Amino acid sequence: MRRPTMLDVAALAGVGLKTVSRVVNAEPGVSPGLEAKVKRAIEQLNYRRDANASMLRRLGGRTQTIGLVLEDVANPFSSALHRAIEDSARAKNVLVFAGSCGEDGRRERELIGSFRDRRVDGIIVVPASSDHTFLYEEQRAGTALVFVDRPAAHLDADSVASDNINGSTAAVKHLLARGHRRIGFLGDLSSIWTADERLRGYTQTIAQSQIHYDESLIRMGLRDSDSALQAVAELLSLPNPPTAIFTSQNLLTIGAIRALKSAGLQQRIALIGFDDIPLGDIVEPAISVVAQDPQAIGHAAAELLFRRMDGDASPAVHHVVPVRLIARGSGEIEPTE
Amino acid sequence: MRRPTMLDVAALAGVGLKTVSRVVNAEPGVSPGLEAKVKRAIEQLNYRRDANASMLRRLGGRTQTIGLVLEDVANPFSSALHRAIEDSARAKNVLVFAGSCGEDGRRERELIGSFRDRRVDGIIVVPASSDHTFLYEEQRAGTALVFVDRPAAHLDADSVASDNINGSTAAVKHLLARGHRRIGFLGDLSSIWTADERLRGYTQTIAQSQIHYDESLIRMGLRDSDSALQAVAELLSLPNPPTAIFTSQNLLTIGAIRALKSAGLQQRIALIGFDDIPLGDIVEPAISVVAQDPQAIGHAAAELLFRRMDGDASPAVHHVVPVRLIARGSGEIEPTE
DNA sequence: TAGGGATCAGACTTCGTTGTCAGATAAAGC
DNA sequence: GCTTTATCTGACAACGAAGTCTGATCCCTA
Repeated sequence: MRRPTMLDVAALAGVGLKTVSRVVNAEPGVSPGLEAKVKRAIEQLNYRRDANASMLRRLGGRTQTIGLVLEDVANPFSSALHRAIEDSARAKNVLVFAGSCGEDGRRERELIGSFRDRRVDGIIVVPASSDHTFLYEEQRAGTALVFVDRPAAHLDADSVASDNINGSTAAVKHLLARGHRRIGFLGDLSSIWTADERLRGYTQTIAQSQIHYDESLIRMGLRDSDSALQAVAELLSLPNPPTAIFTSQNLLTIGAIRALKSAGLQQRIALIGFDDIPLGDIVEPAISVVAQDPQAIGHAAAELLFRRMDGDASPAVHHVVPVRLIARGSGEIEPTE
Repeated sequence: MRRPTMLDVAALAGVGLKTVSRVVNAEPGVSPGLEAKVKRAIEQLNYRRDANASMLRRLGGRTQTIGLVLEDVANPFSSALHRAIEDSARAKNVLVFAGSCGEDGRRERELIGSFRDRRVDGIIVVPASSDHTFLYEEQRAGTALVFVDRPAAHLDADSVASDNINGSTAAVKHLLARGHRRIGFLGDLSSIWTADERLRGYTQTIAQSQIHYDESLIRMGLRDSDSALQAVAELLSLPNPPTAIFTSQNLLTIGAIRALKSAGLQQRIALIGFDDIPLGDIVEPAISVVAQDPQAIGHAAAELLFRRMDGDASPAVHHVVPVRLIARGSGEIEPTE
């Protein structure tokens, strides 16, 4: 069964091809009588215009699609972003290609390449690679580009990110204010910009507070919840263990919760996580977090993207979205000694 | 900055248009010398073939894209499905359009319409509407179609779904075996197929077990965690309250956890949820669930879809994916009276 | 009634690419 | 040397739809 084309519609309605085109595009200059005939034929054939062919001919045609490169469509932060962007896109009648690339820069390039092939009008990237110069020509060709969660590397493009440093600082100050002097820090690969920023917030705040800076309390390079569990177990068995822990990423927070629980210390050692976790409020104790706002981030990214797509050529903007410390219990535990 | 076309490449390489096309498509019949020249020109211009134009001319051309209609890209079940499908698609070099439609049948049609316009090769739908006859022509036009989580309504198409009845039955039997005789049931809108199936599993099992069937223990039409919280509160204040609760959807499970916790009864009243919840193992008590396997469902759906896309025209298949009862604690609480 | 403007309709070209096919070139056979 | 054959190569049309433009009507006015 071949799909009907405008020519089929024209033949059935007994009019010229261009008249059908005019009706489909609601262009003026078609008499009511013909318009009705054409509409009837469209209905009868269940005709749908081929968007790809349409855009091919249109001058400066837009595909009405955007590409979205996420860390993993299934992770809560990414998918919340995705949803916010989808909602904005829907309002503009734009469809979203989504793809995951983990932290694999090669996969990121592949995905963006596929998006390019489909001539997406814009791309939103949670970047994995550390060099985005390959996007320069694409940008010049008119594709809108927005980086989320981390800025672009070596490319002048818009970005939207959480206020990592202030969030990290707030968490550490919160713990210091409750009397903690030995605060463990768990982080992802320091090659990841956000991980590094959050560590910087921690380090700066510790340095300003005149307390002893102990490098053995810092564990970086943790990629999943199991390695975080392991890291916390190690911290706890130090001769002088921390009385509080700051986990700078949600999977690490979950690992830390498990570790504290299995050591029976969840009510003794304070814990604050960066990025909220699902059900963080019904665990015992409820988990205090520095919550990001993925909806706001996604919304801001989409707005920026659409503005660029509409022709805004002003200098690149770096939007910082505030974070919010939510005290639920685990972060308010005081040191016991 | 105009995007380079094959003609630009041909001009730069000093060859004919068709020769470039041959090189790009790795067709035979190009001498090594010319091939090298063309490749150099492609590199130099950073040329990328327009996939849309390419597919337009190709006979029986495929767009190498599929559409995915989910309930909400941001919900854990949907996004796990999405990820599994993405992985399968990636292996076939196929890109995925994803969209959310809640339980809105109109939005479902809209989305599918947009997919049609882009000539996707296949569509995977978690259906919201109750009539899919509008897809009949699309199916005949050669678009592969797979329904997930619920079967298609009035359309002969493949489907993949969890074993809802057996899962529900297993949960109720698990509770009966521990001596429970009054088991509350929380469910979504009974117009939703899965909600209805799960209720059926409950009802059948209760009926077979010779215990009193009490309709006041059943609360349907619950759409979110707050209404579940409310419903549990109501059940608990009955003159003869349930000693166990079976929540047939993950948001409802979360609401029930909150309700039990705020009543201080989380260690007294048994709870089993359908569909796993994040961090279900670190709550106190850990939550027993009938876990679905979204990875397996997504994988099966994608495999079916790609088989159809490859021309398989055998009768529609209805794939049932087993579920698994995970006993973590909350479902093993025994009645106190 | 002829001329003029406004309105409609469709023929033809074009978008970037691939399918078709015929011409050109080179190697091989007598 | 001249055909035959195999190998390359590019001119041309076509995919489905929109831009351009010319011609055909119609109505109005002088």
